[in-house]
Amino acid sequence: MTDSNKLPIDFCEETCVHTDSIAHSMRGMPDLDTLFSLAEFFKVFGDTTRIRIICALLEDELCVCDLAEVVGMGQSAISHQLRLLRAAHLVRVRREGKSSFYSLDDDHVRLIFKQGLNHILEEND
Amino acid sequence: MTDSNKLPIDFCEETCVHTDSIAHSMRGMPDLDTLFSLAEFFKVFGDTTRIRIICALLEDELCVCDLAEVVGMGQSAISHQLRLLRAAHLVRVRREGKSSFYSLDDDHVRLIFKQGLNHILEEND
DNA sequence: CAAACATATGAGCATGTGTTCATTTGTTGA
DNA sequence: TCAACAAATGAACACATGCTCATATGTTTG
Repeated sequence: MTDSNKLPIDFCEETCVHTDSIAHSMRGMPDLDTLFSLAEFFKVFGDTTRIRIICALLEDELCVCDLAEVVGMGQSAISHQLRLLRAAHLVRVRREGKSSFYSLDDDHVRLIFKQGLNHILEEND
Repeated sequence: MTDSNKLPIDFCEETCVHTDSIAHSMRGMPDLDTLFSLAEFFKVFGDTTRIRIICALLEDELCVCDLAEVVGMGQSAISHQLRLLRAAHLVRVRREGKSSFYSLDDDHVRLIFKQGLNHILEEND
């Protein structure tokens, strides 16, 4: 059942590597930079405080101190996290007087959030 | 333009809280446990090594040492990460002789990966 | 301009996370 | 049953992350 017959004679020296499978897996794989960015992107979703901020912004914009209230955390903590969310293009700011109103940057964010939520909810069946 | 006329007289004491917005934002929000699980779920995607593993498994199953080869990392490191991926139900194992073959657990994983990838790729326009 | 308020940011610290190294567990074949 | 190989796991260490506290920036209003 093995596909060792396809391999050149002087290959497959010691380890169990399946050259074909490896080659196939690597074909069309995005470059390292892209995968790194992708991981960075998901990392932003991977924190309870940030997820709660994103969740709070699903329908409407909110100012920083409102977010602090909703999430139940200090203004500074929220502000720090908003910085990361901004850097990752997950939220945008609109300044109005003394307040900064934050909202989700695009529908991709909403989509991924809901996709993930579905996954979680289905798991507990 | 403010909606302060809607507020009860003895409210809005010192901070800038917009009671209505806060209430609206909190309505229908998933409970804390769910949001925590969601963050944990995304956290798994938020690492370059794990993303590369997921990416390598997009089309076909691979054994541990193949994955190590594709990702260019030691067997132990891969094994540790696979443990996390298993715990998060992102991959499944199939044992065959000395080897363990890993594959993505369901299409949700593929979907979220691709959704994220789209987001990244669109950003650089 | 000064006071009050909303937000942003820097430093410091405790806690998490990912890798490596060494070792163990599990499986096959002589 | 023992040697060889694949995979899993534990310990240790370096580094990243998220919070708090203090302070700075920016904006409005008296």
